[in-house]
Parts: sequence; structure tokens; C-alpha cells
Amino acid sequence: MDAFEVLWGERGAPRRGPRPTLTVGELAKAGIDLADREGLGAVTMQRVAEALGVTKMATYRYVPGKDELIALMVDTAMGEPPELSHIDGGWRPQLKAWTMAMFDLMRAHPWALRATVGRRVTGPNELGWVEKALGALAEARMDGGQKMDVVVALTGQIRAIIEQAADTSEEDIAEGWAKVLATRAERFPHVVKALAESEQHKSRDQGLEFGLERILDGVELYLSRQ
Amino acid sequence: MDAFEVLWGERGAPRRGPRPTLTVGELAKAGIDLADREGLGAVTMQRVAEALGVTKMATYRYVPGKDELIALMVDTAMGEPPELSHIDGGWRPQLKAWTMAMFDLMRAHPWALRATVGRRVTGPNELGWVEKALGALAEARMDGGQKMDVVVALTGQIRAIIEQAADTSEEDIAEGWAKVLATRAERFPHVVKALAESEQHKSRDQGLEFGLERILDGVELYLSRQ
DNA sequence: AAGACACAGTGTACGGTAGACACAGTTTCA
DNA sequence: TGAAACTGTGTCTACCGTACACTGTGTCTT
Repeated sequence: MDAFEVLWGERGAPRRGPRPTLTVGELAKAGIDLADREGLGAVTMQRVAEALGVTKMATYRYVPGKDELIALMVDTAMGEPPELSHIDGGWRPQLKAWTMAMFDLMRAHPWALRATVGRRVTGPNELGWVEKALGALAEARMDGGQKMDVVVALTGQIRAIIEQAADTSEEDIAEGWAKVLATRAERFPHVVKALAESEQHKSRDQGLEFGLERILDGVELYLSRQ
Repeated sequence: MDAFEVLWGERGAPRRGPRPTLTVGELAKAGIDLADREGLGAVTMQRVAEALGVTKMATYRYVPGKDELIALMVDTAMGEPPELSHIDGGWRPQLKAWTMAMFDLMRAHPWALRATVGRRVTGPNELGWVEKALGALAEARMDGGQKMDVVVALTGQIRAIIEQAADTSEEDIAEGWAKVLATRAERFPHVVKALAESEQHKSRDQGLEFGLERILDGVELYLSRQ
């Protein structure tokens, strides 16, 4: 049983033996709850098992190892992709809605960022999200590779905004960058200036909005040139 | 001694006691070598210490913990930011050169992606990179927050491309997505189509190029509207 | 009906991890 | 010439993922 099978294979009830007391779904949910409340570092086989009232070795009956549990958590947390087809106005408002939905999701589960770096197996929900985004672009005059590149750019934007928000949260910026910039302002004049000017509109949704509109503008311009 | 001090404080030679046999720089370099060769998972205090010929506890004389060592590795691997002022043509070619330079860097040290998720302290080199990018935008008609948003969008694009490349490397795509799409093509028709069409031009630099040009187009359009 | 079989959850054990702490040796300052 | 400050070492603890043997349970086959 590998990660692929855990994510994509359906689990028929076993023919013989005692009934399983858990399901992979419950396992994933327990992990997600733990990660939401205490961060990804708190997700250990021990604690997940505790939350479900079994010993940690019991979890290995459902999942071959921790990596696969995390993968399962990610795909479960991602959930069903949103329906976009009812949104009027073509690909642009649809992609915007898609991006916002994923942004909200990632903000609700910030640990998912850390859990989705490096090589991993794509789960059904995650692939469903990609499918929806590509569906929004179905009529656009670009080849498939370029459509995929647009989707990649959007996910990159989401991640970047959330990570920047994590880096520059109120207390961090106060005791981090500010501490540096106070003593070394002459070495980073542009950073100092940019930070000073951005004090006013500090909402992170605004940062997402701005970058997102630039990307969509760029795509629109590209399409209008074809 | 916290992460901030490790990254930003200079370490004067101690007044008394035996000479330190190492420097924080050597520590960082040993960690980087290890991570480059065997991945971030191979970086343990034990193995870093071994590579330097000391016991693992000796490393704690230079660095308060592993997190700080990783932060140091990241900032060291990032290195001095490239000089952009000599590049003609205004902010756009400069930002493009900046992005390409960072892309090359991240490809040379793929572990840096995993090491730069979540809350962390920004080091001097990393801040220097941001400074250079903002410098390229110094004359642009945007406020500082928007300039910062552009930089964030560019870093997001770099990360997204590299992670996508890791996910969809040749063998992974063959035994991962392809395996799914073969049996469930009807569920993900747009993904199937996009992947088929993108078979031809599979170079990842092309993916970076495309997304990057869209972003820069979007920024340019925004500036032309001001 | 009864045994064989497949499976679930438990308990124990192991190698590896980060890091705390006490200690011995070394260099410099008072 | 101590005393003080500092380095690297050895030992120890708590925790991690996970391998493996075992007991108990439900079902299929004879």
C-alpha cells in the first residue's frame, strides 16, 4: 500500500476479521484538527491515535506511514473544488473566484503550505481543483501547457501571499524587520520606504488582490494578442 | 541568542577561553553541502558535526538550535543579491534578471524551498535580494506596498515553477498522474487535454518564462494606466 | 457445527532525533 | 597566580516513526 493507493484506492470493507473501528477519513480528520489547532508539528502518530482512542500502532492499519497520512490530510482539507460554471463573465471572474476559494482554504489550514512542498502524490480533490481551473480556461486561446502555467502562477500567488503574511504578521514585523531597519536603514533604503508606504493598507487580501489582478491582466493581454 | 542574533549579529572573537575551532559560516556551509547532496532530511546536528570533525554538542556553541542553523543555511545559500543597475531598459529587464537569478539559485538548492515555509526570520542576504528588486522598481509609479506585492508575486512564481517541476518530473508524471488519468480520464478531461498538449514543450524554464511575462505584462499595463 | 483463515488492535522494542547539563581543558584578564 | 570565561566532550532524557510478535474477533469453507 503506497501513497497513491491511499489517496486514490477505495477501501472495501474487509471480508473477514473484526470490523475496523476507524476509517481513513476519521484518521485524516483527526490529523487536520490537530494541525489546525497546534500546527503541523503537533501531528504525530501518537497524538492522532490518542485523539481517536486507539494506540498509535493501530493507525498503521489504515495508512502505511506518516507521510501518507499527511498527504491524506492535505487532500481531505482541500475538499471538493468549487463549482465555477454558474459564474458569468467568462474565465476571468471564474479564475478569480477559484483563487479566492483556494486562498480561504489555505488560510484556514496554514499547515497545508508546509505539507505541500517537495515531491508528493496528487490526490483526487487536488486534481479536481486543477480540473476546475483548467475548465474555466477551456475556451481560451492558449495551448494546454500555457493554461497549466496560468494555474501554476495562481497557486504560486496564493502561497506567496500567505507566506508573506506569516512572515510579516504584526508582532513579527515589529520585532523582526523593524528591528533591523531601525539600525540598518541606510543599507536597505528601498525596503524601508516600501514598508513605510505600505503601512496604510496592510490588509493581506489586498496584496492578493493586487498580484492576482496583475496576473489576470497579463493573461488577458496575452489572449487579446493571439 | 536567538535566530535574529545568529543571522544579523556579528560574532566578535571571544575574549577568554580556547579559540573556537569553527565559525558559523563553516557550520552553514557544511549544512548546505549536506542538503545539496542528500536533501534537507539528511541535515542533522550529528551529521553536520561529523562533517566538521566535532561532536554534535559542539555545534550548539555556534547556533542555539537546528532551526537557526537552517535559517543560516538559507541566508548563506542565497548569497549576495545580483547587481541590476547596469542592466539597461528600466525595471522590466532588471526584474527579469532578478527573477532568473533567484530561480537558478533555488534550483541549485532545492531544499531551500522546504526550508522557507512558515514563520522565520529574514536574513541580511534575503533582505538584500528584496532591496534590489525594490530598487529596480524605484522609479515606477506605484506605492511601496504595491512594489512589495510585485516582489512577492515574483517569488511566488519562482517557487511555484520549481515545485511543479518537482511534482511532475519525468518519472513522477509517468507513474503518478498518468496512472490516474489513464483510468479516470473522464473525470478530469481538461487535465488530460492540457497535459497532452503540453507534452511538446516540456522545458520548465518555459513555464517560468510564460508566467513571468504575464506578470510583468500585468505590471506594465498597470503602470501605463496610472 | 467447527475449524481455518484473515484481519484488528496491543505491547514491546529499536534506532534515530533535538537538546539539557555537568565537566574537563584552555586561554586571558585582574 | 588565581579567577573568570569560554570551548568541546560525554552522558542523559524525552520523543519520534515504525518493525514485529501476539491476542482476540469475525467470517468463510468444509
